[in-house]
Amino acid sequence: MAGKKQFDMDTALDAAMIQFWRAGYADTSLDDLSRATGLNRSSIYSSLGDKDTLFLRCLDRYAARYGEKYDAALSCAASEPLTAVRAFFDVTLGRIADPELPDGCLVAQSAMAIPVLSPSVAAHVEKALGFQRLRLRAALKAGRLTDQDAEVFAEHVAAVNQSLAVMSRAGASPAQLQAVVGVTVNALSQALRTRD
Amino acid sequence: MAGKKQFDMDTALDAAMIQFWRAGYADTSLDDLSRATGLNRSSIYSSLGDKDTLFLRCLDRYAARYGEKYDAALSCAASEPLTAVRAFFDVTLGRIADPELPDGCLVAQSAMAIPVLSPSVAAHVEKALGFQRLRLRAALKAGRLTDQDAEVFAEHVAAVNQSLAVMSRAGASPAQLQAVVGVTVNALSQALRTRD
DNA sequence: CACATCTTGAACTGATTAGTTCAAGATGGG
DNA sequence: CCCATCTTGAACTAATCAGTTCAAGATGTG
Repeated sequence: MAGKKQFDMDTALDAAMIQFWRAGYADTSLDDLSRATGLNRSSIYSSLGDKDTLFLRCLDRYAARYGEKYDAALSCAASEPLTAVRAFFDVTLGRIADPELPDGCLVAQSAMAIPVLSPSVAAHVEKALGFQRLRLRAALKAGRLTDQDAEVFAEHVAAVNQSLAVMSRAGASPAQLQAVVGVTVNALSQALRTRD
Repeated sequence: MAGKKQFDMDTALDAAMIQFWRAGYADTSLDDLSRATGLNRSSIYSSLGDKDTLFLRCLDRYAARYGEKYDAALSCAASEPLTAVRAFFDVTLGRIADPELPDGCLVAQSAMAIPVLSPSVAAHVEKALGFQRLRLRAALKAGRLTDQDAEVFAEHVAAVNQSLAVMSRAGASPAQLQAVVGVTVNALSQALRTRD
């Protein structure tokens, strides 16, 4: 079996991403990646690069895929900021509820490992987190919040979103996660009401 | 140098705990532990047990030490629930601000790694998280919150507390962490006000 | 002083790690 | 039909991993 391509790059990258997502960088060996993708060690090396390079590609893939969804969720923020934030959390809650996908969040998990990651990977992770904050800040500013409230809530919502990753890894139920989110949504609702 | 004890067990356990805390279970080798504690490989093995056993001891040590502080912070919850929760968060924020200690939280970090931890360690981590929830629930119920509100806020506060661990690992500033906590404290304040 | 006790450093085992190389084979294009 | 292209499996290197063993040395006790 050779001549041309043979394997689907997107499928292979998805499999690698999910492996890193489930087990983390440190607990993923090249053998694990080989098993997950169905690709030979040498195929991974020649087609996807070494472990560090592949991890960066998976991180970018993850950030792009869910970044789009987060953006779409927040798109109605100018007219309906509360609905937008609810939709934002629903992206995460839906992902956690999907039995095909690991619990947690690849970015949050990588953030926890920053002290032991290579500088280039660590920088990528921090950039992804910064982008998430930026996304939220812009959406909330477009809503009816003051600039200061928008910044504070952007930090808070981003943090609570990451807390869902931790909780879900420890086996929290959908109801528990909903309780966590509910307080934040109510607080935002309150902040919006006092502005009227 | 022999005959009797030679090294201080508490100092050694603290050093091991901090090593696990900083680098995580997977990224901590016995050599790392040997370097951190100043103890020989064989001394670690004979005095502190194997890697799994030692990690469990460090986890318990961590849970006991900060569990006490969280309890003390929440002790005034019956009369001053808002002050209690503020003090609760201050335990975490103070720990993060301490330059002698790693960022993050050993429990939160271990929770993220649950899928790749041994069952006994994973059970320990989940027990620690459950205990934290229980602590908060009891404190808030003793305060002026309804049972339902107490449970919802207990979940939320526990989650936000863990989000501080993630954020601090990614280099969040004290001001950013304060913003995250502020929204939660305000929400609690609001819930208490509507009860009056 | 002498003996029992404990620590220590070093070495070793067997497994696993990431990374790399290469000959053999399968395939498609010309 | 044949050759260039690509994949594949296997093997190899050098490093690291956890775990274990043990002789040598230092110490406190009797």
